[in-house]
Amino acid sequence: MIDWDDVRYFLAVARGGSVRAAAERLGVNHSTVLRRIAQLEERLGAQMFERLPSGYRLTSAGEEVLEFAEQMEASSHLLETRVFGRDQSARGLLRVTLPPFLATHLLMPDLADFARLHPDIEMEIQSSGEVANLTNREADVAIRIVADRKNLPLNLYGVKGPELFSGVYISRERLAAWRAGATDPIRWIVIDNHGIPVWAREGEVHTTGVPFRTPDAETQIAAAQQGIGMTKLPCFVGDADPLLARVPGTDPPMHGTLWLLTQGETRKTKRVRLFTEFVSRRLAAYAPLLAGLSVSRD
Amino acid sequence: MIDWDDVRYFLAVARGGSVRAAAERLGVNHSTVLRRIAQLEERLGAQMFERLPSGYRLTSAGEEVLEFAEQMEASSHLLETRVFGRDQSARGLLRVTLPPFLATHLLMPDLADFARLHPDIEMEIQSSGEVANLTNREADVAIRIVADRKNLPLNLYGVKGPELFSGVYISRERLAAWRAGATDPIRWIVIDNHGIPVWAREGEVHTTGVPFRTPDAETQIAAAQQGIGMTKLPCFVGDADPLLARVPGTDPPMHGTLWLLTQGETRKTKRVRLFTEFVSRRLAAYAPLLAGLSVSRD
DNA sequence: TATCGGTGGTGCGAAATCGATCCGGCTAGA
DNA sequence: TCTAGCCGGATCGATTTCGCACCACCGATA
Repeated sequence: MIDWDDVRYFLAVARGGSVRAAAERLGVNHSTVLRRIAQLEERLGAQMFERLPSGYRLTSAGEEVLEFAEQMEASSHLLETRVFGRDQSARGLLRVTLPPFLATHLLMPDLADFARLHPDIEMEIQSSGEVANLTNREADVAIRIVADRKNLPLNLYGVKGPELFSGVYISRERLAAWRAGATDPIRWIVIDNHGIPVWAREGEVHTTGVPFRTPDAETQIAAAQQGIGMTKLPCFVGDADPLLARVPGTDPPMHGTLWLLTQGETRKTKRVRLFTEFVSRRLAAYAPLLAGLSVSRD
Repeated sequence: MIDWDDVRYFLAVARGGSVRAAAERLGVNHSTVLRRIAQLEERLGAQMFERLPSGYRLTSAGEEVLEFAEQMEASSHLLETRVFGRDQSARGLLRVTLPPFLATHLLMPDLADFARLHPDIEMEIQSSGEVANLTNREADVAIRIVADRKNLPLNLYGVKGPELFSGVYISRERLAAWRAGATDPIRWIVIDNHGIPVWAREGEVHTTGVPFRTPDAETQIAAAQQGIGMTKLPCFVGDADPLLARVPGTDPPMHGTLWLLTQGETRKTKRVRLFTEFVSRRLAAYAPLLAGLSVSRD
């Protein structure tokens, strides 16, 4: 009989592509992963991975097995979700995932309020940029920005929030210099993994074609503040920053709608209900800010 | 994150009804099961079992979870079956389940021959009396005695073997004593868990109503040899025993047909094919013996 | 009533597992 | 060509887990 837990390690390696990457995901030492995979292969009597210099890659046998490993994972998640959904106490863990912008520039005070209001709810904020998978129970509540509501996952339950508008921003100093006739190149600032922006239609101010790539949202803002160029930001971020101004001639385009997403079983939980109702109220209060109506056009 | 292997322990306890029964099935110490269940409940944050004086019983939460635990088990079995089915080497494990009578009194020399012929195939004979579940891959090949072919599982693949006849046997000494006019009670000898035999129609020799129960087939034969009474045995067993004779007036009734059963994925395996073909040939050669034609009526 | 077979639970020493660390190989980029 | 950063693998001591023995409890039975 195989050790079912080894299948977890198998999945992590299959996804991570290497033993070390899997070890990091699993929060264990890489030698442990090495041994568990070796044990699984021994008990199954078949090689699951090719050992390459670049890491581990699934063999054809491993690929066939992957499907069933994922079935086991799904069942395991459903199992956890079921007991979690039954748990009606206000104590326990609540995991929330939301876009970095919202976490750092808007909702963190509200999250703090909620945590103060419910000291027995252990909170975990996931705001790394990667989208957490609610169905896999990586998080209990997700706050997402959705451009087209057709893209909402069907198996999730959503509460619609206010609409979010974005604008194109540039540093005030740089804008003044441009108005004074400076010809330094103005570049688009984009976040690394988001690729070239399709929304990069230009207004009165023209940019050079070469983008400036930043790894995350904070450095994106810092780059804009330093006058490297212009970038698209949610209005509530750009408008609140005294160093930035909207680029003339660029109307705030709709960016998307905020949605509060929960998953079937966990939705019934007391702490999830408490949180979603709390955040819904706060978000509604932020509606004008999110729509970019808080400041007059510059 | 829960330890997936704990779910295996959970299932064993849910089915065994007690920690100790589960430990025996799992082949581990009962304290280990105790700790794993405690760990699972702690990580899930919910009680899975009620502690009763008679053992462990599922709570309502546990019953809800059971469904998903069984899903995990099914996926795990499919996973194992898949890699086993791919394995086309003659090396590896081959698990065979067959009725105790066949194993000890007929096929063991043939199994030994097969093992000698294929020294790289690790063999495991399961002949405990309980029927192993092929679908759950508790065995790879099953040799079964089937009275009505409608009872064959639909998801299995079967090869029909020869027919098996049984007769009613008594010790020769006892039979001679009865013929000499002895009036000692003659009892039916039955195997414990098989209950009162429905086939207990009497011939010329009459029995007392009180059965004599034995725990297994070997003690059943020994009891018959010692003259306790008469018992039903496959003809190839009873006829081969010099101490036993058929009871006059009892015709050998059909007992059933031998079937060689295999499961979808594993059937394609080289070692399974080798085994089924080998055993089929040997069984065909035994057909007269199994039909009870090897000796003349006594 | 005494006993026996079953249950869960506990403490301790042995055994298996894990984590830290070091090593050699490979690759990309300076 | 060298170096930095990956990768897997091996080693060894610390840690965890496990199995064993033992206990208390309960119910049936002699």
